[in-house]
Amino acid sequence: MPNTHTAAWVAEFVLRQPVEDWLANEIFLALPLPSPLPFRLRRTILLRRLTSDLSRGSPSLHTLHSLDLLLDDPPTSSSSSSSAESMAVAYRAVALHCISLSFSASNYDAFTTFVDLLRSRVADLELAGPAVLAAEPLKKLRMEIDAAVESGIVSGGLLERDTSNEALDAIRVYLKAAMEELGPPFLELAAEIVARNGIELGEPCSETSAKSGDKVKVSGVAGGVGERTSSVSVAVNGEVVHLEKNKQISSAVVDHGGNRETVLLETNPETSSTSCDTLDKDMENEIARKQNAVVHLGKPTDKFDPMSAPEVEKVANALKSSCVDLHKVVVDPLPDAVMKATEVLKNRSFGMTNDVEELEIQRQVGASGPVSAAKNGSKDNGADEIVEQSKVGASGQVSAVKTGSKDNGVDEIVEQSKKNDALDVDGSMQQRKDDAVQSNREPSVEKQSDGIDNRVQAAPTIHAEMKGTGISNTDGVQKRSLMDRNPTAHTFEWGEDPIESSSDKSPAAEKITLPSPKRKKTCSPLTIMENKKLVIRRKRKRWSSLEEETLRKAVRKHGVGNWKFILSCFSKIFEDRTEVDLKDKWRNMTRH
DNA sequence: CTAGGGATACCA
DNA sequence: TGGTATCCCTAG
Repeated sequence: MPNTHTAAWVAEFVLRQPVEDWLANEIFLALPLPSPLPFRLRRTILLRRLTSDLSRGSPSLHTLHSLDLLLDDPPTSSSSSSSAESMAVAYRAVALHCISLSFSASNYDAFTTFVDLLRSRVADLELAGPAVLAAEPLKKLRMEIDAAVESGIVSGGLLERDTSNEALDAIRVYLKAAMEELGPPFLELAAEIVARNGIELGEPCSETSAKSGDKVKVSGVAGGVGERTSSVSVAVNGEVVHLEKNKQISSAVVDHGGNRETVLLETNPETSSTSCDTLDKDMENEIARKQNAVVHLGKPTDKFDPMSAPEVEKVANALKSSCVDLHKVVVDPLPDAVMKATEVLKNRSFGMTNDVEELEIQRQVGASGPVSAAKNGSKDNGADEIVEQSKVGASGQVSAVKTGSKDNGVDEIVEQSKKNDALDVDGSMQQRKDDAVQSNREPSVEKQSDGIDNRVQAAPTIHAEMKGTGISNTDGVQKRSLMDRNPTAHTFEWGEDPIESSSDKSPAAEKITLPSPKRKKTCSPLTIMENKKLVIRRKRKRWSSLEEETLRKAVRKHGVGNWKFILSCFSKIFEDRTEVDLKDKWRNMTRH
């Protein structure tokens, strides 16, 4: 049985490495992570998202969302005022950039709605006070937003400013402070301790530093002769890690302010393999050989340099060649995403319309995270999905949900104005039916089974969202069999709008709005029953000859049945198709 | 995730 | 109006 805490350490370590997003995403999704995510990992994920946005040079609503989630994390004892200040500054800069983008977009309603939501969020943040973060930048931001709301325009020469670069600079500053505050990954830290202290019991106390610039204090508690335990405590910039060792089990307690995490390290060579089954076998042997439960995957030290070990070299080479092989068959979506993002920025649309930002609006009881954004319909690098598919677990008090194809502007702004609305939103936004059932049992754990290839598809998402509205026919009442299909079921296509009529040419999906808690409460049971019968049917789209030919070739190459894989390989060509579509089409093609 | 049955849209 | 293509739903 995998050790979820070990997986969390590995995930944290991987996310801190300069590996490509898709690779980090794959590794992340493959790990059996604990739920809820440990504080450090959650923060690491969000910082990684910011880093990714930074590297793409395109601050977006997605960036704002990341910062928003970070704001919801409780301050740790190691939180520095400079970090809080830079976070607020970054938040303001990114928010202003988003305002500028949204104002430049043709959709004026979207602009005002966005600004309204943002103002509400900033007001909330201000109420949280300086204990959470420096209030001054937010105060300024609120005033700027107020000015925009009152006048209906963006003041202060915002449109003339290079808000994008301002935002990027601010993010850069914040990331530096946040990374310093976070300290090195746990694995690096633990490995450093082991490397310096050895794993022998009874070693004297020592003080060292895991990384230049980090304040690391290590104290060892020696067990007496015949005793089985020893412990090591490490303080990294206010976060305390206690490593305790006995014959078979070492425990580690990570203490970051009010959040205390206890984890176990199996240190016995005989048992270590069971706790590290996500690691390569060769590595395990190395671990066993050194009677060490902690693998130092980071920078080599003078005492312990596993990177020079032939076994590790072998693993590294294998990984490298595997990556090359993977690149041969999988198109890296990152360049495409960057191109599209640039294009969107040029068009000054509301922004971020070409990123895939699949949002899981998840709430943990008592938390709040009012500004959230989700967009579907295109491609992105894996970093986005890392968080959205995982259990960052922050909340969405106000959610801006974007769905639809790449040409859409702001498709939808959904407002959830009550914090205690969590149960209505939780687990209902993105999951298909089965997942939704699962998420009801375990609201904080929502992870899709595939990673970067799990391209967001508008239809399932909308389905899921409709579930959130109580419009889905699969919510609650399950049909017993195919024969039980309700003859009164109503279907409509994109372009129709059963919810509100409008001459707007935008897809119906754009107008799907999650009900406010009040509205939901006023729904009569009859209305809910009727709504459950509604089914959105995608607009019928004929297969092009290119699609057909691609499908033929793909099936020849990869075989029948690997629809998901084929779809991921040719996601560009099979745009708006699902793996089921591929299967159906193949069935149809082979029928005649 | 995939297979397969059924529902529905489209077209001649 | 019937055949076909596409989409949806559910079981395993």
